[in-house]
Amino acid sequence: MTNTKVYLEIVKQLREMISADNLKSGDKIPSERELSERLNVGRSSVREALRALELLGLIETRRGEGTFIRDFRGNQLVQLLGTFILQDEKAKLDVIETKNLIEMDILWLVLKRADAKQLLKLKSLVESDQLTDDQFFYQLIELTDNYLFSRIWLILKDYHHSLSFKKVEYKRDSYLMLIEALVEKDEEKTLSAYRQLRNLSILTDKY
Amino acid sequence: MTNTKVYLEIVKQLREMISADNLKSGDKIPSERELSERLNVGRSSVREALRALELLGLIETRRGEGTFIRDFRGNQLVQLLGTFILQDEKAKLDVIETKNLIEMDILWLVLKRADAKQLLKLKSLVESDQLTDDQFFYQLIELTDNYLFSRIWLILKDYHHSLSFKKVEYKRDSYLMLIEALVEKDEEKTLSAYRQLRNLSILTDKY
DNA sequence: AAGATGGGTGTGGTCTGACCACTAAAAAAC
DNA sequence: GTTTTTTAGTGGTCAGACCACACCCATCTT
Repeated sequence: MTNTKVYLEIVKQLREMISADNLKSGDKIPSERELSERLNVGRSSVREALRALELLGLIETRRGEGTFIRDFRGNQLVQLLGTFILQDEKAKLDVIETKNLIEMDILWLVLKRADAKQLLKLKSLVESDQLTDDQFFYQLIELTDNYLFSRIWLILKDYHHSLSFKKVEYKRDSYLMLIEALVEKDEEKTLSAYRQLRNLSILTDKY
Repeated sequence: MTNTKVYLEIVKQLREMISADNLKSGDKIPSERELSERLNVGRSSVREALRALELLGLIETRRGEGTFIRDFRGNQLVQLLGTFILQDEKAKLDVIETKNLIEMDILWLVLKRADAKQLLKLKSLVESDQLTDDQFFYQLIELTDNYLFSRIWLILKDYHHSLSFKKVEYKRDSYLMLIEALVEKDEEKTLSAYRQLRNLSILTDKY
């Protein structure tokens, strides 16, 4: 009869419930026992649905308190997919290529949007040698004001890490030049600085 | 004591098991009851882990047969995240912006890699009016030879769809011009054609 | 009155045992 | 040898039982 598994049905119900009640991040959803009663299903089935959503990073669960909608930052998801996915060499190259292009997109957005004040603040951080390469770029992404890009980049970053490449060194001068170019809103110079940072020849045929 | 939830521990164990035994798509993993015994946990906990992985699309389950590793193409994942995620208006704008930039990256890659023959084949498809906008771009992405980009774009496409925008019309002439520019490997012309296709003013300050 | 204490209650976390529905392979019947 | 029946194994689901923890509130102490 019931072709669809119960837990999937519950996931669906939850989605509808959330959208119907217009629940947002941080809001609490009914308890497992209540859901079990309301939907006429066993508590274990409810739990299967909730655990799945939890692993996806969509909800958060606190013992003794309840289950809450989460401010999803595709975290766990990445770890998981990451180790499951990158198997062949081709995939690794794709990761690098994709990450580089996305980073250039990000630079473009920053160039168009960020004001000098923000960039100079970042500059001072770089000068005090307080940032890793990842942190440097994350700072830039935040200037982008595009959450989706930030998510994508975070995923790529983790992918990249899991490749266990030679550790990215901290090229202070390159960062500073990059910032300078961004402040000047000079597209050519920005790209050039980025290429140098990433050791990309001309970034044409190589990619 | 056990700070980490059991089901997460099981997920971890499964990953190690898979990588240790070098299991691939289609391979079978131990039954729920066997896992329960081997790991000294309750079957319900095993199920919570498996259901979560199933929702992620990493495994597949067939009643009466067993549980199998899956050829994951982030499917369900997208649907889920999609409806859960895009709540505010800002997110919608991010989707559009991100999709556009990614598409430009793709065009860049195609321009660098694809040969005329492939592009002309696509051209004939366009001329016979057999493609939707999505299909057109997917064809382009395939010329990119970057699976990761294809995954990202597919997700963005689904996000974009779930925004229920005015349907993207089929602009035959724009597609043809785009292809022409790609064949000529003319970056400026390509970008220009894309802007026209997407109705982007200058694609500078607007973003 | 103000603070500290300690149950009560509700919540998630986990385990166990019991069925059911289904599949595939082994055994039995032909 | 072929067909049918049985059987063992698997996922699907439920119900009930504890446990650990968080929070609230009446109670006790000061």
